[in-house]
Amino acid sequence: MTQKQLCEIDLLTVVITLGPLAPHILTVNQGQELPSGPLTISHRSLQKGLHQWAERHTGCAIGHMEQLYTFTDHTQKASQRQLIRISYLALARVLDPALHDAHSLYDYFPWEDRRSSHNASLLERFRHEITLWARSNSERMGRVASAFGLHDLPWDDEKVLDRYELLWEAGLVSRASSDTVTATTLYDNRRILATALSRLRAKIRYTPIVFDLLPEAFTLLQLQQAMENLSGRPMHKPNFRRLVLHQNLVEETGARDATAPGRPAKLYRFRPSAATSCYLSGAMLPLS
Amino acid sequence: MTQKQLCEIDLLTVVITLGPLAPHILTVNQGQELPSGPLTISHRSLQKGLHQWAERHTGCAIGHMEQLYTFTDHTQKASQRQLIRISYLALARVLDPALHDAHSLYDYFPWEDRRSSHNASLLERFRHEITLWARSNSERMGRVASAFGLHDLPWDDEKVLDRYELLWEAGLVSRASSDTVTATTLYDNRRILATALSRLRAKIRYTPIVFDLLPEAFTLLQLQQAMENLSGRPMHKPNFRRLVLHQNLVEETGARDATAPGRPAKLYRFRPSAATSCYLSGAMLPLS
DNA sequence: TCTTTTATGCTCACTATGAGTATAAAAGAA
DNA sequence: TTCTTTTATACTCATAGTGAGCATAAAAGA
Repeated sequence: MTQKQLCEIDLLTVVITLGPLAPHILTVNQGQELPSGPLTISHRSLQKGLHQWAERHTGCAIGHMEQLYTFTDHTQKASQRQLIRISYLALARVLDPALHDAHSLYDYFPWEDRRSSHNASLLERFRHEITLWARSNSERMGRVASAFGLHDLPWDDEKVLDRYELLWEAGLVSRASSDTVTATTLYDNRRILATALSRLRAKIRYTPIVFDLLPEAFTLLQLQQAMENLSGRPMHKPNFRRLVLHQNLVEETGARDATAPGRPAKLYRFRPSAATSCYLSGAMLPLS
Repeated sequence: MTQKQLCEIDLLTVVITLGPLAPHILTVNQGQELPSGPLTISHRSLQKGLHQWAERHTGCAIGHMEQLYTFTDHTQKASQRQLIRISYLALARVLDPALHDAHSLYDYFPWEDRRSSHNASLLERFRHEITLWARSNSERMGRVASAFGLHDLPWDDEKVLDRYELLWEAGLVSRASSDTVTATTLYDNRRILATALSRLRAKIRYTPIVFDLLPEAFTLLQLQQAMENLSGRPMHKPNFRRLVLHQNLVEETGARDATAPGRPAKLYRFRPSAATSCYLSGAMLPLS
């Protein structure tokens, strides 16, 4: 059609790994910055190139990887040359997040972890304040009700991005930085993180990617806690076991886990033959 | 990091609308070409700009729009300047596809329409031939079994892209063009179409976007046929009605549809108050 | 031996699903 | 008129999955 404008391309990836209590992201330069590189990592496929590049820069073996979202960075206004950022989601199996430059995702979005009562009260406050903010505007009120599960609507794990954007619009999360440019960058980065968490929560429901975050052999409790960490809510133990075992997703290794107190748990491994589809959803029950 | 390479950006959109028997895409230049424009449609947000642009160029009101995928076009090898294509999915409510430059999606992917016995036999042939092709390679065989629902695995509507890519790799869909460049472009375009159909089939399950394709008032049969056209499989009528009505997704308009033969059906309209989440899946039963 | 701690197994009510069948309301043909 | 065709709408029934609770088993340490 008309003449094409030239752009700069930035590839970046959210590398997620599993801590004991929460999913973590691997960052570079002591936090705040996501691993990102220029387009030149072209391996014919952008993704494969970025995959190798990210493994080298984080020092972790990266399993699953997928494209997240592409957006324009509207921080640099006057510049003629637009910046396009293509973001990816990557999963790494890591032994100890403390050894890496890793940060808990729930440090960025405490309200997304609905397991502690402390966060529950934080969320209650947000619910209250954002309702005040949206009160006069019915379109806003609809979005708020849907995102925060207000009236009799259910809470949807996956609406991480909607919630973050609403809280930002309402000024309830730190716009602290007086510098607009810095604030917008912060906003953009968290948007990516929110998108990543959203996508991850959606995907663990109907694909077996959780296993890319777990060690080879794991107990059913570890698997359950992985799901709880990712979804941010507690699950009903007996039902979770039933669900997993009923689907022939895993098989016993024969060994047991002797490290924990109490009766030692059987160790299981993922059965990739069943890899085609799984269904870890369902058993999402708040602890009574 | 290192110096950034400059790229050309192409924005393109798959505009989907509903024909009587199948979903259609709106094309420009008498088929084969998707509406696409240069990046300059920057409205601060890529999407909003493209939205308006697509409405002007197709002459249809576009409802829902979302980003699909970003990929590099590997047709132009020698060129230093890489081309990045950002694709979008758009839904248009159109009265008569015949009036527009529209093409049935199932012209491109006949095997995705599992309602006619003719296509069923085509699929059987493909199943046979692609099994021969994958026979010796266990990794291939796994992908094939999962994509085509081989042994006792279920057929998954949403694996449109996987199926297309496998058929292409196996040489079962037209690589006809002797010119490699043309063939690759064709391949890339169909890949986008497959991605679009994939995404659409996934989304109609848990969001109410079908209603963006239907007229204001519709009968339950029209709604069912819309779902059937999109998913490519027949549904059980009584169960479909039960599902829809049970969820309070729609409300009666009071009018009836007198145009069709037989007992006139009640007309319904979408209840956006229930817009937050729906659940049109489930009732996906092959006609016995 | 008793207590603590975790693993593992079982029950039960209820809802959603897959499938089939029956009745109701219109239009047109004999 | 009555009968047939066509579609809409309603109802039944068995079964599987879900949400929730309780009970037992196996280890370690007091």
